[in-house]
Amino acid sequence: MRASRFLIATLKETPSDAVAISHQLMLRAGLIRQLASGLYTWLPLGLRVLRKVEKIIREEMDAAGAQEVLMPVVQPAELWEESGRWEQYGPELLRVTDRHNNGFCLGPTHEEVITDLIRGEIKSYKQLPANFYQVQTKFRDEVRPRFGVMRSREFIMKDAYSFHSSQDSLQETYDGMHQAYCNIFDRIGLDYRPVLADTGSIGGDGSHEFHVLASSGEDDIAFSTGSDYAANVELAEALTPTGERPAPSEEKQEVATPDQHSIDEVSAALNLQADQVLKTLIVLGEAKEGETQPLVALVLRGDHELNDIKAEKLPNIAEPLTFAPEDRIKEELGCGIGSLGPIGLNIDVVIDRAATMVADFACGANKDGFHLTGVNWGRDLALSTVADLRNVVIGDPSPCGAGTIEIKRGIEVGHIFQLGTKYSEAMSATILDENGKSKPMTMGCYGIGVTRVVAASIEQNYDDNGIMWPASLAPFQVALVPINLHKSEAVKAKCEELYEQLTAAGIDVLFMDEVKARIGVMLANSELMGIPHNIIVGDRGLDSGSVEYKNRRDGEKQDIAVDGLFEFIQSQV
RNA sequence: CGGAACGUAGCGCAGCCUGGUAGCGCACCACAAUGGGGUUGUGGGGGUCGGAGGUUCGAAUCCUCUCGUUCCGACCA
Repeated sequence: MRASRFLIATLKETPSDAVAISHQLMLRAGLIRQLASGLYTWLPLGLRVLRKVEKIIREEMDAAGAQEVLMPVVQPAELWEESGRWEQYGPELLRVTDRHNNGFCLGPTHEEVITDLIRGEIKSYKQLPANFYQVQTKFRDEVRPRFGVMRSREFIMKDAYSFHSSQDSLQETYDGMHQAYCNIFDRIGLDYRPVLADTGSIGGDGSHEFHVLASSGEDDIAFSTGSDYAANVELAEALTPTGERPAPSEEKQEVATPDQHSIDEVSAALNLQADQVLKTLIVLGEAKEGETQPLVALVLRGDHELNDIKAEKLPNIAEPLTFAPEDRIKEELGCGIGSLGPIGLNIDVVIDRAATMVADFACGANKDGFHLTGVNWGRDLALSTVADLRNVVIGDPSPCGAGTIEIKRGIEVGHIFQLGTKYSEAMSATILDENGKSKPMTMGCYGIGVTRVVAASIEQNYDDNGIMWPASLAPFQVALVPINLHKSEAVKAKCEELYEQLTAAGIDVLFMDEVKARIGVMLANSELMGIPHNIIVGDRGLDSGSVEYKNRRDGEKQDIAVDGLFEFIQSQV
């Protein structure tokens, strides 16, 4: 590609509303431009990168036996009503109406459409297993789009859906997809980890997320120091602390704590560590027939954080997890939020495992302005329901049994689920089995955020001068930078020759052929755009039969003999 | 959805408090010089100051409403 005929839309200054490094660099290098909140245009340079990601994904999906299809972005409301998600999905689902007043949505995902397709096409267990994928635009009306294409409203996703006549068959394909994802992210050159994950609103059984490790990630990933266990913090189990609870050594006592509401304030006032104070959170429970939702108390150690997902999975707790309004708490429990405690509550109480191991603890007295100290389980109040309610923290024993927990930030770039029969049952996607009996197909689904992968790669590959693309994603492998192109016939001739030669060999070259361009500008642009290999051709070098080569990543320059240059570049890319 | 901030040329910003003919840097166009790492000079083009209403002789500036964008917290590839 000749720079004179290619939109190089680099910016010297960082647009002020970009915060994430990848967002800043994607704007500065001229990969994307924003149209509106969460909506981006991919410029020629960015699209080249995007296409490389897609190509790798297609190759690996094809190799894993999946078939490519392409489903519509606009989907009829009826299908979503059939699966029950028209109600469930919430405002993230952008709903539209056509001229005949029929309801549609912009697809945030395609389970409904693929299930509808396959129930019409596949009738026999003999046609299974089957796995279909697409690379398609999705739309999710995110509450808060941010970080450029990292969390945009419209984005490109590779989604795949597999169909099976048995769980074993699903497991086999699931494992195959797991491997295919590893192959994809390996080829893309990401530092990533597959981690155990929650299945979220899609539901089902097994699930892994693929996370790119980066400090800007939005998820916390728990790792074991003693094994390759890794799980999203929202899922990682917090084990019951080992050992015995110490025996009570203090008497229960009521102390005045005026104006002390938070754990920090209370522990400071009582001169206790936060782990000696228990906090009591009030959430809405599952309503019985015709009644309002009851209140449920959750008790955790003061230094621990409630895990919403674990909590809402409990049978007596409403999903989604909702904190009780303060006026209801005051009215029904008789005190404000800052003075709650588990003693004497006449509602369901669920105690976190770790909280059960604390002796002589402090907690709210259920009386405004008072706390209790020296409280002990068994002696002062009964241990009722115990559950895992909290997020694991650094240093916890790993649930795998070996080592302790370490936490890092991750960007979720892929997610694989075992869906089971959730959609096939709701939508009557059945097959006849070996015995001629009708049964719902077992399904899996597998997603990769294609546009997000581009941003994630930048988060792991940049320096002060710009992007440093891995070879697999670079929009161009080589920048051909002439010096005094307009003056030197020798430079011009050599550049044209090299350009032809490299291009003919299938190497993507950006020939900086603009007559007026200056060396500094060209190199700064090349570095910002992240082109891995730079060839600088000038008279001085040519006089001694060489050109300069500069590697983007290590910044090393070397003079290469013109004669051996083609072979040298071939060996580099 | 709750909290906060910001909308002035393609980008980055000043001007607003204290109302009086809209500015700077980068980018862009022309000419010239320069030419081995974002060069320099001269000259130019481009903005109904997000929008609507109000106050005023006069509004980018003050007031009201509205739209948009971003940031911080609960959801997801």
